[in-house]
Amino acid sequence: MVTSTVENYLKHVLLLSEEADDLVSMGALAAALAVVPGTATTMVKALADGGLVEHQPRHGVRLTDEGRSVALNVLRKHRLVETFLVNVLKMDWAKVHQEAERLEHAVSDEVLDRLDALLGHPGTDPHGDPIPSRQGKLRSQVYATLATCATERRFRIVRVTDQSPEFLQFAEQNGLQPGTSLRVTERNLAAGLLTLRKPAGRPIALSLAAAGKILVEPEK
Amino acid sequence: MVTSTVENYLKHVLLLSEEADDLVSMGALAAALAVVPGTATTMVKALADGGLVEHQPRHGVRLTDEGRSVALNVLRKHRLVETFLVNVLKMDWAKVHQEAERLEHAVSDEVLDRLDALLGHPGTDPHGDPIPSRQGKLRSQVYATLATCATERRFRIVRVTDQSPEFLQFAEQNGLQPGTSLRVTERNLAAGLLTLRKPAGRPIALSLAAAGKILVEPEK
DNA sequence: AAAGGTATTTTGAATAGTCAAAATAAATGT
DNA sequence: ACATTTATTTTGACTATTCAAAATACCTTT
Repeated sequence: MVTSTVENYLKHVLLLSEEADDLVSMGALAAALAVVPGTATTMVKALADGGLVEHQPRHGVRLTDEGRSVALNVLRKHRLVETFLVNVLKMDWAKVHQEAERLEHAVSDEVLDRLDALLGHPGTDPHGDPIPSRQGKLRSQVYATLATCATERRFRIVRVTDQSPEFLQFAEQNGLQPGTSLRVTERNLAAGLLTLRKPAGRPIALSLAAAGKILVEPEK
Repeated sequence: MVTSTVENYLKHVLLLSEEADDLVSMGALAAALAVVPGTATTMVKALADGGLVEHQPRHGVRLTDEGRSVALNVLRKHRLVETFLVNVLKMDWAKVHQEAERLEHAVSDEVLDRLDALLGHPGTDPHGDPIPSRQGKLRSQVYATLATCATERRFRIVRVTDQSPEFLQFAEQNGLQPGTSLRVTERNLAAGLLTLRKPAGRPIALSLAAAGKILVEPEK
């Protein structure tokens, strides 16, 4: 049976496999799910029995087609719910992630479709993360980050990849959300620091680490 | 810890204690939760340990103040979610109950408050069931049913107490929802049958059993 | 008051998910 | 190549929730 625990495992395998391509390590998976490694091993073996993942002992996990389809559906629920919470209920950008963590397992496909329609079939959630389509297509595109983009050129933020409330709070306070346009005025690799400017407003200082979590695309 | 299982037990104790006043029997509770009686006993003892209910062995259960407050909160979530599903997402009246069964455990208090505001602080859900206030007040009022009300007088439906999809489907098809006005034209106790008329429209025949599930109040 | 019948509780066992800690395998440094 | 570190798996145990079936208590009814 696909319990919400199973959904969580699959979702995290999907998310982690976007970075560490191909196999996801047990360690990474266990960390993402906040369980001890042994638990992840046990669970992954059960999932493999159920045909949802492929487990290569001592190497890692990969989703099967079936597992991938379940994971994409959960991710779609998560991101549509987040969009609903922000756009309709006007909730704080930083809080919606945890809310959606619970709701993603309780929303039926029918409710989801209606939510999707209500929101006008959005392509991304408020963080700029792409929302998988009902058919399970996930648009994925490689973006520059504030840490790597050209200086003195105008960019627009398309996505904020850190979901922690602290980071989102910081981003919100400085108006760094998808849609914001800005340019990097200075980048100091030695100090690990950069400065950026929005069209109107004072300069904002940012660590390189933080900058790497903000994806941008050239404007116009 | 208050798991969703615990929430369900408490909610059903609350619901059942409205009818069978004072103590709720194990049998009734077990039936409502679709578990065998032994399971209910075990669980109730655990709840009693946690101070959420008072268990009088061989006689029944009653909510403590703490348990009651948890139960009312769950009920509030259930009914506000139902209202949202019908009023905003335009879902089928008959389906929302099962949806809400899952969502009631996943919605946070904050989301609930925003939902409540979005819906304009409704006093009842689409079935006419009263929605507990945030403070845990539950307006309860004794209504006549179609099985007991006067004939040839105009009444308005205030509540439909059977939540099964079959019954709700039937009610919907015949336009028997909270707000509908009608009068009972004939009641045949022997045949267990009654006939009613809406202001415009043909007579509708109804079993006495079904009629007992539709609460009404005199109009004007 | 004995005999049944019904509701409730007990007991023993199962499942899902978890942790702690020991065992094992693989990777790395020197 | 050998010892050490690191990652993974195994093992044994625990919690929450459930069922099946046996035991017990409480009513009735005669």
